[in-house]
Amino acid sequence: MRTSAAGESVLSRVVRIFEAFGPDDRALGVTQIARRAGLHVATASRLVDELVRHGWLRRDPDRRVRIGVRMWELASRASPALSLREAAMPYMEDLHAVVGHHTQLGVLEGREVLFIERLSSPEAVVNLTRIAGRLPAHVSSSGLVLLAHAPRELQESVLAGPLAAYTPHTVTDPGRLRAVLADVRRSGVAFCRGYVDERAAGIAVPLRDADGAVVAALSVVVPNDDNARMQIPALKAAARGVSRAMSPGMPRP
Amino acid sequence: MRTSAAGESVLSRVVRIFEAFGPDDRALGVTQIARRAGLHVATASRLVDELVRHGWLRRDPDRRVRIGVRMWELASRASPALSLREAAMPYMEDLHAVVGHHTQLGVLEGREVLFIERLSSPEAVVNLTRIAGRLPAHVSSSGLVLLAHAPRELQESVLAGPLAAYTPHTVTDPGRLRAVLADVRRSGVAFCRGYVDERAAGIAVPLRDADGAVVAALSVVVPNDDNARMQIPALKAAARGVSRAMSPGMPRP
DNA sequence: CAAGCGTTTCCGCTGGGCGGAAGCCGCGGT
DNA sequence: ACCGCGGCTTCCGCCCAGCGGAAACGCTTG
Repeated sequence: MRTSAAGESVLSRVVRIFEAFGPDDRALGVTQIARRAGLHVATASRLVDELVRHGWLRRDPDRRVRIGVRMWELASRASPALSLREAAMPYMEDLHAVVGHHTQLGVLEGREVLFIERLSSPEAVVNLTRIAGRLPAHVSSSGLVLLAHAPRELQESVLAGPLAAYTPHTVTDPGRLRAVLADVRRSGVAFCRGYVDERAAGIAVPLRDADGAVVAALSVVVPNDDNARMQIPALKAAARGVSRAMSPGMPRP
Repeated sequence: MRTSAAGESVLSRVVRIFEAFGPDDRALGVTQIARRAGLHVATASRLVDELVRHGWLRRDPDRRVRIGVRMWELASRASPALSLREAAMPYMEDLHAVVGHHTQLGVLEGREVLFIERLSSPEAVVNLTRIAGRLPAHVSSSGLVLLAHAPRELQESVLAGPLAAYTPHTVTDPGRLRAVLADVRRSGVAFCRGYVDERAAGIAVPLRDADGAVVAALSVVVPNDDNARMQIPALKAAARGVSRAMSPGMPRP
């Protein structure tokens, strides 16, 4: 019996093996991987074995499988995200020191924000996001900033699609969302109280490259109280710094 | 004619495609990839195309190829390096603020140190390392710390192998290296003036998990002058903090 | 000690993938 | 404008890498 649809490339199977690892699965058994990826165990076993030989996966002493550092190493190398991170990091540190709460850097990936860096303190407010974690664009302040400056096509697609509510405060009405985006473009900042968690407020500003195009969002997550707005100037200042730092070092003219 | 050895798995070809990207190659053409990976252009074209469809590679407007964020995302997720980084980051930030120079976190990968995090200031000393960059274990302070606590087998293998000199000060004599390692174990710190670059001094201390095993090295790179030793206490203090932060949150008992 | 589960190994059949060649596009030279 | 060149993609027929059923292995549990 065929466990998976026939007529499929090896590569897609490999991709599915990696996608079997959810954000919370640090280690998986071969059978578990096979089940999630929809592969025959024998196939999974063979592929996992080869991936281990290449260092893309590694095995625990108990034979369980986890993602190997080699994979991370290759991915980190030429990733465009890295140079952005490199430029933003010093300013993020300063911002983090001043604000004292979660400070994060996100880019738009599809209709979601992908967070590529996060600085946090143990005693800071709750934060659902994590590094290499995602959040729908319309619920996070970073997402709203990125969406506000995204191609109109993508904006419409998000406005049309279902808008999940994380809390009662999440904007789920297309009309209101449209207004919010316009306001973000006008004011240059997204200020969201309790969109993703009642207790937190997210504030995000755009980061622009040399051409003025918005390439990322810089944000902080602070306690949801009336003082939250106070952080906006610091955030804007940091954003200016990052954008300036990115301008000279453009890879290609 | 066969450009590559026949009888080879698709996977190894894919791996070679990714390895075609050196640390400095942000974007490559298909032909370039094919040449470096030893593949037929047609093969490279087909595989690249499929990898792009899966988001592991992405194409510039000019059809050149770079590594996709999806790859980084998957790699970051379950990587054991991430939880280490998460625990170390707050302390690294403090250390960085106090020392004011490059602060880095490295793990042992084979006979080399792989740097998984680095904080730096633009005005700091030269630093050859980079995030996701490697350095032979015997030339960097981090490497010496990690090597000093590595399995004897690995130590002997490094001591036996060729020991490249980066500067005249790099330790390349097996006997002296053996003594250095013993000293690192005794004093709990590796102090290296001008091993990798004449102008810089590296200082590294071990990070231990709950079982007391050395899992990483925390290091700073400062100007190579007589004040360098002054940083040691701050470094040791930070290391204690990180080790403590790692102990409670052990994934599996 | 058997039953159950997870994992690896074996092997014969087959379709995914290889690579030669042709075709397409954009560039620079005459 | 024409041609040649280099990079890239597409096509297609042959063939071996890889699939998956099955069996064997090893560990835990009742």
